[in-house]
Amino acid sequence: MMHIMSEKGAAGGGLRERKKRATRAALAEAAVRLAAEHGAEKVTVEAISAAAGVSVRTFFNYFDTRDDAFVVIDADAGARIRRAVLDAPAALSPLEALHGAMAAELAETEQQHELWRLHAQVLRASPHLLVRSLGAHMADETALAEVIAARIRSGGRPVSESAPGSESAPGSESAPGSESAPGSDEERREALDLYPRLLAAVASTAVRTSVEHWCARQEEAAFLDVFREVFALLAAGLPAPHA
Amino acid sequence: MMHIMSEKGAAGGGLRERKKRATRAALAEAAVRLAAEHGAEKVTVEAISAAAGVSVRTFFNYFDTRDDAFVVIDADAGARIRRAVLDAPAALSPLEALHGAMAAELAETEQQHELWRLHAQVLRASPHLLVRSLGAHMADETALAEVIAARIRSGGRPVSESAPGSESAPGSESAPGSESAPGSDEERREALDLYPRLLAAVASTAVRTSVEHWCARQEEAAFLDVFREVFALLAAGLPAPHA
DNA sequence: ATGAAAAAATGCACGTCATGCAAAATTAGT
DNA sequence: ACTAATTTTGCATGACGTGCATTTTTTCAT
Repeated sequence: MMHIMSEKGAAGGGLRERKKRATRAALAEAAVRLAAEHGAEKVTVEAISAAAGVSVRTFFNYFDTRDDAFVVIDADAGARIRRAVLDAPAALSPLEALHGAMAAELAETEQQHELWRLHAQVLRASPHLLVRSLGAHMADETALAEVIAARIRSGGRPVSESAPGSESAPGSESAPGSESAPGSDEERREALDLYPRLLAAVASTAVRTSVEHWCARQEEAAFLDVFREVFALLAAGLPAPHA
Repeated sequence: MMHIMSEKGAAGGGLRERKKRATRAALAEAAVRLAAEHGAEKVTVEAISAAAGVSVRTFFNYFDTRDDAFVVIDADAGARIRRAVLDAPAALSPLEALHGAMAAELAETEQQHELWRLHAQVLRASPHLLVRSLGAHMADETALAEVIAARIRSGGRPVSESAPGSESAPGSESAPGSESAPGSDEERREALDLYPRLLAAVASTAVRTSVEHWCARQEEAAFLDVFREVFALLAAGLPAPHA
């Protein structure tokens, strides 16, 4: 049971942490594989737990809901994207920086054909799970918005940012100066609060739409090309195409 | 029980249809009111059913999931928006047409302060439901995308529209031998398929972001102004604001 | 108006999901 | 090796969600 693990992400120090990550990954992988074979709705928590070599109760110790096991495949992808946004060249606009960061992440994810493929297949088979997947992305959205806000405030200069991906102390995300910056102009402050939110949300939507479009016309075009096209449309202000 | 109903939307002819809508609305309203009072997680299906004056089994006859009762407050808002998009003046760009249609719908919704307020409060209290709400919007998204595509094809002229929500399924129009032919024609067809999808998805996102921002800085600005600002940013291509 | 057909509401049984609690097993630190 | 902290596990319990047969309500034709 759960011998070989990807050892992905930060190879944690403690043995305890490693085991926790291992069981979590084992559960998620078992869930996806079983769902790909028998259909997501026919896979019980008992089956997943058995395949991962743990008890049913332990499953619910790691996931709040049965569906979460199918959805949360890479827990710290969001952290990598945030780091990439902060490290992006100052010359890039926020939209371009986001595009680059997400494209890089998606390119990496695409390389692990096997599981990613199965995962997409499972989500496609039951739209119910696609929604939850989107919800998982939404959780990262506010954190991403704060990073975007920080980048804008700093004028694009690389932000040192204290411990970007560390989940060691959950609870208070301690974003850099989230409530200071009393703008002189009321409208500007309003915009500065609204813009990062909107940008983060739209970027998530861009990912989802690209995936959907790519799934519909599969193999007809490279995924990253679709993704690029989407960001081009966004940057152009979504102009009306001529029929 | 369930005496007075809003009689909103298409006042259906048959008595049967009316009663169905009535019980559905009664269940949704009961769910929201109870959730607003006791918290969504503490409200059982039994309580909702009792408050609406129907059996538990009937509840599941109307909603697939308990959470759906909190989320789906107006079932045919999507249909009204689609109709409005089709009826919009030809001079408007797709983005503007969507903005207008959604703004009109939201303005109407906002007038029923009471329930809308409670609904927002419930969703805010448990982000779990916010996700499902977003999912409900997603269901309408493809239908909306098809309407947008129709509007673009027709060049903006009023489309007589044969039941936008119906399943016409024009999917298999792809000509055989589409392998080669890498002309600009191909790219244009690709774009025409991608654009409506993206526009529908972004519009949904705009609604969500506006609501979130408006909830955060409540009463500080009118909701429709926030909504207008969001569409202005989108139309401008999400340019970087100057810090 | 009356009876038959169609649609909806209901009751019941059953399996799965999800949580709380306390005991057993595993790991960390000394 | 011993103790404390953390994790895993089993058991009990309540709620969710579905299938099926039955009863009630609505529609329609006569």
